[in-house]
Amino acid sequence: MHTQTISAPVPQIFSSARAPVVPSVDQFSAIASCSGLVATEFSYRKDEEIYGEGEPAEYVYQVIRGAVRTYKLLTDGRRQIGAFILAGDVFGLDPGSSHRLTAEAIADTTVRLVKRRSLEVAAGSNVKVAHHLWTMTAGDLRHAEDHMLLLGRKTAVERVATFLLEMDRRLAKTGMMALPMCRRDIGDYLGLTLETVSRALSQLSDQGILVFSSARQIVLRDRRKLAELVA
Amino acid sequence: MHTQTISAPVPQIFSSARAPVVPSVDQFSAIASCSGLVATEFSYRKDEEIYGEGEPAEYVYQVIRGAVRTYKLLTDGRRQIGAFILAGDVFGLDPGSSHRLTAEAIADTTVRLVKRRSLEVAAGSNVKVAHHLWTMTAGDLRHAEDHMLLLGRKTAVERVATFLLEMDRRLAKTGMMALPMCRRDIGDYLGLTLETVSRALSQLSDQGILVFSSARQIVLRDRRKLAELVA
DNA sequence: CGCCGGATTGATCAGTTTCAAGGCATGTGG
DNA sequence: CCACATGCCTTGAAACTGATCAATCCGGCG
Repeated sequence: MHTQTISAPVPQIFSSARAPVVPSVDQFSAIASCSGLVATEFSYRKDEEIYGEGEPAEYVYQVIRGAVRTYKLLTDGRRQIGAFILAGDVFGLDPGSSHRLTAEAIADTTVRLVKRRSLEVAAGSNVKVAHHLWTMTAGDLRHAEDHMLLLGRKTAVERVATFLLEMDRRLAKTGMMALPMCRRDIGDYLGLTLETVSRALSQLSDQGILVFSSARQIVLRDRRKLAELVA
Repeated sequence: MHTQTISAPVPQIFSSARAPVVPSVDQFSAIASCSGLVATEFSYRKDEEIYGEGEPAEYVYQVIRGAVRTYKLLTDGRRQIGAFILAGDVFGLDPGSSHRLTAEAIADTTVRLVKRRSLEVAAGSNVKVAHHLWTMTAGDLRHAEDHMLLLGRKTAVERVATFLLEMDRRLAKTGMMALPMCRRDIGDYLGLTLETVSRALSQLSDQGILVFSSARQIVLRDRRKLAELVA
């Protein structure tokens, strides 16, 4: 039962020379193998919707390459991005019958997916799978709790500094960060406008805390100072 | 936290005879009975800390009477309240070994508690318990996702309107809402100052959308208009 | 080369915070 | 029973942060 070497190390996403980003313990593979499910692949083009808020939650996904944003909208179009999902990350695991956020590909993206219902059935008989599901949801909750603090109480520069450290931790294996998302996405994640994000980045650049190779290629020069800025 | 109602087929064995405020479906009792645990009681005075952020998560709690706030602090004291926990709600279920937010009694409060470790052991052998734990964490996640949208993208009046509808749903059994928390707590929940909360409430009062019996006793006069305001 | 989308930068605007004063209810002691 | 202190809330005015409006600018690409 199981095997399948799912996940050869996931190839780099954004054309920069980087090491694979998949965590050493791959929960998705672990779950899939526990439950005897075979994961299939699917690809989405940049800005393509993967699922919409309120739609039945049929599948659980793992990003193989590319990146995904999940978000909620207000009636007049104001958008709050809840999370950026990078290579190796799992998403779409909304316990309950429907998705509570919309998911869209930020860049051309390939995912693996399994039927959510199968996972739940597996969880019903396999405690290990059930524990994995709980742990993953708990991880999302932890992120959301941290992000509420950011959105409710941090200043613009503190938000951007926090964002940079998060992205640095998650995708900068070589000291170089290749951001897959545009300034508007960053703003909608941080509860700011794209202009304010741009100004904060310029300010950090002026202070020598970071260096731009290009607008989305950033090298952090002083993580210590950045860490002090996040409050 | 844990304000959603799910249908649990499990009979209540340990539900408290002196807690008529508990919702008809009591997840906490359901879990306790599944796992064969006996819940003990404990009381806290107004503003007393129940557990601190970072402390080992020893117990899981249910409010019998009173109310609790959970929050995170920045280094300079700025506070973000993550949730208000009311009678019947469960809190302290942080998967992982330590609490990620501080919990404090808003008013004199009585709780039931069980050892978290016991719950996890129970979940390891009883899939029904495991599913309950997952469902409760998922409920917290849902709340956090909605709250991120509020904190990141709603205006002051929209936040207060959203807050009023949430509290109305959760504690107004008679059309009258008796808020247990002060304006500062509301502000720290909504990412606003207490003055801005006060001004928004006055504005809604001026518009006839609500009526004050006293500062914390509020009657909603026009839920429809309020619902339009939440955006 | 010139276009185009994304990013930066500048100037002004607006909403919320901050600072400050006063009101109102509750409780306490004379 | 009243005077006064206290905590919480409301309201006003000024200050400030981030938003909005408006030009460029820059890099990639047809």
